[in-house]
Amino acid sequence: MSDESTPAHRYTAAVANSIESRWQRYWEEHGTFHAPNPTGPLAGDVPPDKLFVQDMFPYPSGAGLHVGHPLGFIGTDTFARYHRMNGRNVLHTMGFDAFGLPAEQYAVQTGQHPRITTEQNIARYLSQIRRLGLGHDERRRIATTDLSYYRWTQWIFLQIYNAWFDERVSKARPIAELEAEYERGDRATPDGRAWSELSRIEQRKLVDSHRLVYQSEAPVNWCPGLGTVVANEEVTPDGRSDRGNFPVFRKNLRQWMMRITAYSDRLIDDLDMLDWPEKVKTMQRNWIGRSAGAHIRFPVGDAAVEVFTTRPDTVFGATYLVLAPEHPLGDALTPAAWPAGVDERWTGGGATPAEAVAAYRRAAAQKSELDRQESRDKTGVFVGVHAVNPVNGAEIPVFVADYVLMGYGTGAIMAVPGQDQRDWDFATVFGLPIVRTVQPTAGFSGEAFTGDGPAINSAFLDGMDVAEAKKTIIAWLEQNGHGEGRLQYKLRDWLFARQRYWGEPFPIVYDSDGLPVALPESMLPVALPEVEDYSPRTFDPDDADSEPSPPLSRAADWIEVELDLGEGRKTYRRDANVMPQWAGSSWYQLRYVDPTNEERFSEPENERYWLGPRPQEHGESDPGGVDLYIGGIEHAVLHLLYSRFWQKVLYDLGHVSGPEPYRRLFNQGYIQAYAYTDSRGVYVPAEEVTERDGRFFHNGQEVRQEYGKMGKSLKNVVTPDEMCDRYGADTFRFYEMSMGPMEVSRPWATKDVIGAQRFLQRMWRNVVDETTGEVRFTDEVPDDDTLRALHRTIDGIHADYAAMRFNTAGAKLIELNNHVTKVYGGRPCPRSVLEPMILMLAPLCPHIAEEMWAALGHTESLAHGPFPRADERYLVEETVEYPVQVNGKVRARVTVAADAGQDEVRAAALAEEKIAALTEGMEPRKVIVVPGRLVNVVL
RNA sequence: GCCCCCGUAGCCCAACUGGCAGAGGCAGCCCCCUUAAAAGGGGUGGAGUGCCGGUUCGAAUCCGGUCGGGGGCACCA
Repeated sequence: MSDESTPAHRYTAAVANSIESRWQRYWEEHGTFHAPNPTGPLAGDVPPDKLFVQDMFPYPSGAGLHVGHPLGFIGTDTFARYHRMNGRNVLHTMGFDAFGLPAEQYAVQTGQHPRITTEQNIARYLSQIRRLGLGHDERRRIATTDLSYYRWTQWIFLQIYNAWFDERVSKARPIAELEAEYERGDRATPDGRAWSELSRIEQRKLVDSHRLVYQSEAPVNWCPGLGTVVANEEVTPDGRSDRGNFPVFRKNLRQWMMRITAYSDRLIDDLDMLDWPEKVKTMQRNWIGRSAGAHIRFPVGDAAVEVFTTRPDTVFGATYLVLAPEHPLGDALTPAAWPAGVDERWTGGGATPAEAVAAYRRAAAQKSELDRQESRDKTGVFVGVHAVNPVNGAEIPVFVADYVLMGYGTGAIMAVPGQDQRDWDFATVFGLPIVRTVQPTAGFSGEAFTGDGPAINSAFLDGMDVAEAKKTIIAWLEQNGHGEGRLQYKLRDWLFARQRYWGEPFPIVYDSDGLPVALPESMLPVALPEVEDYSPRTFDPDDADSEPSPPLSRAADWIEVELDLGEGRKTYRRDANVMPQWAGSSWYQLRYVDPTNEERFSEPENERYWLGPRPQEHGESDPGGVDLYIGGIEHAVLHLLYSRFWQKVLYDLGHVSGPEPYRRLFNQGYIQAYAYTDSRGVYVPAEEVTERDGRFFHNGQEVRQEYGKMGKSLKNVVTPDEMCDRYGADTFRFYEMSMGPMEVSRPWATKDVIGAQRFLQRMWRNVVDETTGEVRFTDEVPDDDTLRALHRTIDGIHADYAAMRFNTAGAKLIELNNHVTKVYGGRPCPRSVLEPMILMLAPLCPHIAEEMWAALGHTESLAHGPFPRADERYLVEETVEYPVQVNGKVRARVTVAADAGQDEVRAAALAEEKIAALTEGMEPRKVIVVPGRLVNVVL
């Protein structure tokens, strides 16, 4: 790297690397980043001013990191270091979300236990991030796969399991309180019998049906290719699995669910209290999908079809009803034969309604989600009966059609073709009548009219606008017993079980009646057993009829267990499911706070200190939570919704002090990269490509440029290790932070990194003689100009660091260093300038800053400050130069005393030669003086 | 199809609540150091803010339209 002619003490990569490993060792040995807790094993002196900064839980992938991964980590570290230097108690660490498919799939292929793979990957990951000099409290590292961690994941599961949601107070309560209500008779059983008349099994089933974790035989997303079921959130819009991209089928299976829907309103409403990007809030609102409308019952003989609609005001225009294919009434309502004169288009070729419905339903079930969405042509069959529209007594036909989804609303709709395009399309295909109930705006040329306007053809609603008509009809429906106003949500309950190996086992066993029994806390943890074969049975990815067969069910010694659960020793069967990967990441901030606590998941005093609401600082509605949470936008719905849900349950049950886990969320951008393909479309190594006149060449052949992700298969990966080797970690850190604002995605450009290194070399040279290695500085007083530059920088950099504008903070440092270099050019610089400059550099480039700080004679690390304060005296200028505009164009400049009044500035501007010439002695129409800014003369 | 974000020098990016378009870096050009070289030093030119229109004394910034790029949702009644 350094040949003879490079000065021995120049800040080269080799010098940087030796400085870096030395300081990393120092920090570790001195516990520099240990953040004290108020109580417990990590207790120490705690200042009241604290800051909890958290990166999104990384998965320790075997592929290692590329330069995009640490962007957020360096950002949080810089932010954390800045605040630590300003005296705050800063908690910053990093653990691993280590359960999951890749390690398991590797185990399936090689037979190596996923724990070994996981541990190796974690070690590799740590070695990569340690080189970056991140100021983590190493005592707080955790992995979700640690038994000491997942016992608490299981404990939290039990809290949720042993709770129910009391609608009357909109919060979770212990299940024992529900049982007590039944026992006392305060709450009626479904069939009205007294609690004591129910059998023990009936009692248990009744209570179980209220739990926040429950089993249901419901349509779930079965993915034969993965051999497991997956959550709605893990299914892509085209009906495939998020991981692996296999087809997903809706299938009725008995599965564990978490009642997240009980929290729909609070999950939406509490978003208002959070300092989060609007984009993420909007995504969560859309996902929960609250819409206001009404349930309306349409009588069919003795039965009734209940529909959900957001447009009850259009009920007079309902000309038919539609049931989802899976709707139970599809069978129940069918008469023995078609009514006379039935429209041929309506029968689907079936000889009887029952046959037609059955055939249609079979066809619908075979369609994957993808098929269903690919073709938007409306299909359906007539059920053979008519329902009565309760508002006008009209007889309207009932259909089954797959454009109505069973999982939303009641699984049935009233179709109003006049105001809904989907209904219009269907009505057109089937020759059904169309009645407009809202007067379209003049000139409207479309089909269904969905806008606002006066009601028509709607009896007592006529003339009302949509909002008023809705209110009026809902009141009428409620009065007459035909329906009621209702809120509806898209959010569905969280499918919580996976038929996999590498996850947290459920702390649940089944008794001889086949009913689930929660294990008591004292029997935690339930450790994962050793198994012969880590794979679930997987199937042909397209085999919708296959059934899950989890690996744990084959661990015979483990699955059968003899326990005393209060009724003497009995044999039980363990639950063979494991929790989804989202379980461990739904509460890890609570464990960072108190990672070694063996008595509790987190000591309340520690939890309150680090995560509790602080209304004095953050306003009255402060929900508490991590002070700054940085990660990618990809977790906007899944992780962040689950985490908020668990926090709320724990909050309701009194285990945590605030209702939200993450007070402030920040999404960092991505580092992207160019990739190049040759004429065959094969990727060529990006670093070997050269550019000429806007065209790109590899070995003389022209190649095509693409822009996107960094990845092995694209041959464009650049790793942090490589950057550390070539430039040093500080240079790499500085470059990443100076590429642009944290939230913006940008392309990686290795050739630009040199700029960051040159800056650090120049700054180093201002402290250390490159040839002799001697430290150089003086105690002389800097000139006024330099002092002003210094204090302006200090003033600006505080604001930049606090607002995470690390790119402009870096630019200010370069600017100041350039100034100092110019003024002192080779002579020793005043210590009083060097020291604050070094301190200001420290959050971005901690190693070189420590080294220079020590070189200037300091024996203590600068990690805890001091951080320089700007002296007001040097921030005020004595004179101000005002640009003088005439009609908005700059024509001249005048310099006046900084404390000059507006009149003085105005007089000076008008007196200026060029301005006077332009005004020719005439009085201008207007003169605008913006104090400290400019003067604009309007002629 | 609906909704959101972003377009400033060859490239990455600055510009506080509307107020002199440039802080910083890369590349370019010039000079210096060097036997030579550069991942050394010093200096320097370069855009009127995608496009059209509006509001304003004044617009990169606000408003409307349009083009380009990125993202989210998508038979949710």
